[in-house]
Amino acid sequence: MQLYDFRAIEEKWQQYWRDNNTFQVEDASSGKPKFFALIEFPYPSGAGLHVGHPRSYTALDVVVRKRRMQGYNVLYPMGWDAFGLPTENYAIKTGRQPADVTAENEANFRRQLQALGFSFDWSREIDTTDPKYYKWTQWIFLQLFKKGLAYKANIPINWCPKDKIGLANEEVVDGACERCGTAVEKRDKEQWMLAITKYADRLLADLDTVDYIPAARVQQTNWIGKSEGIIIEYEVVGSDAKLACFTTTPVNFGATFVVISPEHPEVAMLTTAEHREGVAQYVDAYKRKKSEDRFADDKEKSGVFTGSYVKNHVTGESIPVWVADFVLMTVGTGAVQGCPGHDMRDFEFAIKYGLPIRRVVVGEDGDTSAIERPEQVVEKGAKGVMINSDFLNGVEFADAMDKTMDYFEEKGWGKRTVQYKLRDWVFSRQRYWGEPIPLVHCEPCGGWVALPEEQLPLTLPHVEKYQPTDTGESPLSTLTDWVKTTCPQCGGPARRETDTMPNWAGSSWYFLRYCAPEDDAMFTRAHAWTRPAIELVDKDKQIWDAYLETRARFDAAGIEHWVCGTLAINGLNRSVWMHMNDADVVVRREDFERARALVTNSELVHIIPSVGDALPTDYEQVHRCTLYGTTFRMISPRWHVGHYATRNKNEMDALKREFLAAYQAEPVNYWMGVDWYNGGMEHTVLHLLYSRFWNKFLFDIGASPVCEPYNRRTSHGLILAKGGEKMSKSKGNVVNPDDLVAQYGADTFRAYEMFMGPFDQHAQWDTDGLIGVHRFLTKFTLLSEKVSDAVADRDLLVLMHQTIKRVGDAIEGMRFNTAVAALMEYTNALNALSAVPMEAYRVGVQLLAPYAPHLAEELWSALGNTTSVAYAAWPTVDEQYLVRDEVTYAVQVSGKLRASFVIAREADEATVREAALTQPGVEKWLEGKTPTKVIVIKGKMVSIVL
RNA sequence: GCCGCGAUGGCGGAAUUGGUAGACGCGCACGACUCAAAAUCGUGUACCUCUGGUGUGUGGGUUCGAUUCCCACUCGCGGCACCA
Repeated sequence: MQLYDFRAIEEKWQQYWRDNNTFQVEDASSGKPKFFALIEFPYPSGAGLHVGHPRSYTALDVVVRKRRMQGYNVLYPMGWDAFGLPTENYAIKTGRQPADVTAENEANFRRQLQALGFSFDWSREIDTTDPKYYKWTQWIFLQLFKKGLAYKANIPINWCPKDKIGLANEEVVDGACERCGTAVEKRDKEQWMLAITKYADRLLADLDTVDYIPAARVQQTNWIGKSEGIIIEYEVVGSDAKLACFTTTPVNFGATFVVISPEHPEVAMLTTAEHREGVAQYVDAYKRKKSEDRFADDKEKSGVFTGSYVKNHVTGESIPVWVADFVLMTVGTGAVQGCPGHDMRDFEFAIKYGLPIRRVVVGEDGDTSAIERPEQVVEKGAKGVMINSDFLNGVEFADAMDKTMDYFEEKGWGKRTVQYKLRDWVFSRQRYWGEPIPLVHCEPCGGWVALPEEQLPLTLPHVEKYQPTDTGESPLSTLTDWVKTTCPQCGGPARRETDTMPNWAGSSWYFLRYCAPEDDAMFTRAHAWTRPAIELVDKDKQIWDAYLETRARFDAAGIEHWVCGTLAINGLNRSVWMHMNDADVVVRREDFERARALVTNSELVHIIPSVGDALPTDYEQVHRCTLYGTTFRMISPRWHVGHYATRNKNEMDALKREFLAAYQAEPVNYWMGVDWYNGGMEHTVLHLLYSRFWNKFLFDIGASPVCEPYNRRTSHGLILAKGGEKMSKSKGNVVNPDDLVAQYGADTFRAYEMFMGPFDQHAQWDTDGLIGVHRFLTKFTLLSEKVSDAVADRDLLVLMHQTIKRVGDAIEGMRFNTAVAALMEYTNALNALSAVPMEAYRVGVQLLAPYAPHLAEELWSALGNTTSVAYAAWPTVDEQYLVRDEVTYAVQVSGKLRASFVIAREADEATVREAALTQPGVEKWLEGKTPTKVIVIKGKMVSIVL
């Protein structure tokens, strides 16, 4: 007989949860606070789940199970990101339909996930390949198209000759395809592009409003790559032509040459007859080089003189224009001013070709001597002062840059500008297994025409043979019947777009779909409050101007007034009150942009006025607006102005409730944003950026209620195979959870995944470690035999409450491993008792429930409970039991531990000090000397200084 | 090169604001049960030249006291990279 019969227990409770819809979410009318936890939905590969997947799922399952016990209405959904190459490739190889393969894989994943006892609400399962789902993916694309944010461009794309697919820049790693490692070729192809760069500034600035782990924030910031500088127009000597150079550090008194990229469109124009041959040779050689050779680390600088000169505005000198491959056409203007005194690359170039080096910045030590020494080059952001720079001499470096930009703008020689590294998103793929792009091409109508929205979804046609073509066309292009269609605009003959969307599309908005998975009018139903009749940009300005006017009026009248906004700061919605009479308070326009997202669960309500609504002219005025067919009194057009001391609180509360009910009746309004999103580091750049972009766009057109989708983003470490290598099919080191669940049970597996190490760090899989956790659960099970009606003494209550605190804090802080350790310690302590008081045992079962839910349910019901432990109240910490009556003091003599003693917690300092000095063993170390100092740290230690 | 993260027993790892380093678990040793083994349970387990001393990657510093704070390094992991 088995002491801990996990097989029977787990089967029984999984059945129970299914039969009772235990984890089905409620709607806003539940009155509970909401909690939306999200994990990255998996790609259902043929290999099935491996031990890495459940790490993230278990962690948030632990969190949401605790939240449910704390009274939250929890949304913890699961679905399938099922479009993608592996399925298509597998289908090609086996001659099967991708849809069939996908359905099989999903069934396998679902079985595996359910065997692990995750508390997903399976009634909300979504699938990106389901036409009911991708109808909305297509709808979003159409909106982007209609707003001019989707456009076709003939640009050289990265072509993977093996996968026969165009890759986005971000899918190319070291010049090779990210998936298969094949060297990438450049090919010209008309591609659909999404103008994510239009959102670059907001994607960057709004990172301040969310709580992302530092690595995610840094990677997003770097990828967007904002740099502020100036574009300087150089006059070409002896010609009317101009040459633009971008720089962030205009040390122009030190500019002694200009370098342009071999790909620069003006290369030919700038090359004089006598240099034509040399330049042509250089450019040809460059074009023949593979991209990885162009970017080799240790490559020596090379270049060639064009024969042309441009005029340095500030020195009046004519400086030569060179062509060199270290200048990239994709950065800035593709032309740089060479300032060898301050830039390492320019310095190397100048040394090689004997160009003049003029130092214009000196370090704080004032050293001007060693121009030849590379280590003396002043890098960007350096501290130092200007020299050899006429009117800038003696000016601090950073100030000098500002002054130079001012000066150049004043003279009309240049214009300040902001550059981003971020490029637009190459959005089309020449593959079958993706969302069809819902556009047709019609010559008479002048090009691309959107399908009417009521014709969505445009479903993938059935294809017998869907191999990718060598021509770069999608397999869909071979279906002449499908391609030939009529133009929805003019009714004439037209051609369908045959490219499909990339893998990233479906996952860029799935969090919204989880809020309303069956809603067939998802984004098209009237969302009165978020649908501005005019463009947001104009409206923002209008409101901002009106705000300034209002403020001026209040200031003039000497009335104290406030602005309230609920800003998402560090993942929390906080009321921010800004006292507007205080001249020091600066409210940035961006804050108000964010404030649009602030309609909230718990804080003051903000109603966005429809156009034409007047702004309040004084604090008594109450406005009205219409929402969902009901007229509400409007207490705020995005901010509150007024004397809060004199406002009737009850009236305001009633208004708030009234508004909230109407607002939250829309599920997306109720559930968004995601309160906690956990996923892999491999998705912290692209998926996160793309989904933030789509959500922002949806926010702007009124389809998402929040301008940032994820309030909190965390990441788990990878689970590696035993040697520290990544698990992969090819290495044959993949561990499948099925075997482990069969041998030890899902609860053991879950608890071990949490116990094996810090959640955010990589961990090496070690099946031996499972045994320890299994023993712990067995030991816990056996406690039930010792439960009695004995009363817990104070020491036990202290331990119990400390454990409640430790487990709770650890879960919130993602230190899941220490929570398990605390439970183990608690179990060991209870096990050491001859009789276990019921209270202490019951708390143990409750604390265990998030980690080992099946076992906890079993033990909970054995205690006579008839409802699920999933909704049992989470134990609360009673502060009075966090300290013991007696405390142990350590005694240090000259910094070394020499003794310890137990004394009443209340003992005063003098008593503790006396006790310490008279401890046996302490005296010996005092060597008869009188201590110069005795430091008593209350409740902890006594430090004796000789 | 730049940015971020990290380094603690044989192993995975603990340690609120500086306050008894090594919790918890694995492994190992010994013991109980067993004809025996597995499983299970119990005890012990940082190191050393052991009345004491040394120990949290290295070298300094601040402090009565440093894994924790400061300075300078070394190594490892991740990201970006001729970004002007």
